[in-house]
Amino acid sequence: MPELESVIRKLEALDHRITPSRVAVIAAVLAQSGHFSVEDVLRQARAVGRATVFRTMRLLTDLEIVCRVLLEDGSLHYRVSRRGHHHHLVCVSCGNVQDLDECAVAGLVRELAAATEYEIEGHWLEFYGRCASCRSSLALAAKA
Amino acid sequence: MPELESVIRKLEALDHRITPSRVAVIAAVLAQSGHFSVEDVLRQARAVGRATVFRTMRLLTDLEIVCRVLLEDGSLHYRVSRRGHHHHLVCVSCGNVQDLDECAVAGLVRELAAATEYEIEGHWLEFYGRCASCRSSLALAAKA
DNA sequence: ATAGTTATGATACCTGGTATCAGTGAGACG
DNA sequence: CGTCTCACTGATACCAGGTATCATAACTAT
Ligand SMILES: [Mn+2]
Ligand SMILES: [Mn+2]
Ligand SMILES: [Zn+2]
Ligand SMILES: [Zn+2]
Repeated sequence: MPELESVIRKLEALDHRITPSRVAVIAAVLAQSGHFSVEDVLRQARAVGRATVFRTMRLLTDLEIVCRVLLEDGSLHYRVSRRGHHHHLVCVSCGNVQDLDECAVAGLVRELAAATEYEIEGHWLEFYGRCASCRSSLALAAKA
Repeated sequence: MPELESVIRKLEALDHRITPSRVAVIAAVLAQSGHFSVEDVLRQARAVGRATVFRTMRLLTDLEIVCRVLLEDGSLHYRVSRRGHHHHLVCVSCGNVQDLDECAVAGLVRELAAATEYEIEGHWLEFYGRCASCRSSLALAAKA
């Protein structure tokens, strides 16, 4: 869980300017729990212009401060990233997100590259389901 | 590669009405080669209303006549489907799409379900890369 | 032919994101 | 410090892709 300070130092190191707007966006992002949309950030950093929020989110994505979470309906959310490359398991009922420890398809990528002569440079992988607690409340509701 | 006739029969069997607009959209879809956007279909079925084209695409997706192809930038394309559930390898340079024979994560889904107590009901998996021919033309360009 | 339901499409609207560009201020350097 | 410069900002307008509404049309079972 990165701190505001360390994110700022990372930006500095890469010759990005530290502006009040950027700091506000980063603070808003770090304050989120779970996954969030750009609108959520906008709401918490009202003084910052819409375009700047989007620009800053791209920056944070490029720096791997946040990771993108693709929801089942195709909408894009973000999440403060703890590790490097990884994937998600999203509860479609409560929205809870599990980070999956390792990239499950790294081996497959190698196989595919050999089999297809493609040079593979990326992939999307997200899982959707119902977490244990959502399932049990569903079961209760069915009985009632 | 389904025929117009067989798609129509499938709709009839499920009590959907056969209308000129639907037929026009289906014909336009079946005429596409490779993957295509809804706009592509709209362009080839000008007489059909925008909303109806979107509605029909959803129908065709639900019936597994077409599959959805998620591009690297997050935009959603479609493709006439040859099989049931499968995934794609997309060339980010020329747009060529390879259907992958089997679902590479089916086993993983079972493992995840056991490990996390989630009931897993879906996933997104798409690969991006450069096909052999795009790589070789890239190499030529670099030399020149 | 009629009825009853389904489908249509014009329109307005919405979400999420980008292009533009005049104005500002961060920070390097003296 | 002062000042120069360039990266950054944010208002605005715009765009893409998709949905809600609802009066009208038309498919199909009878
Ligand atoms: Mn993550
Ligand atoms: Mn496919
Ligand atoms: Zn849940
Ligand atoms: Zn290619």
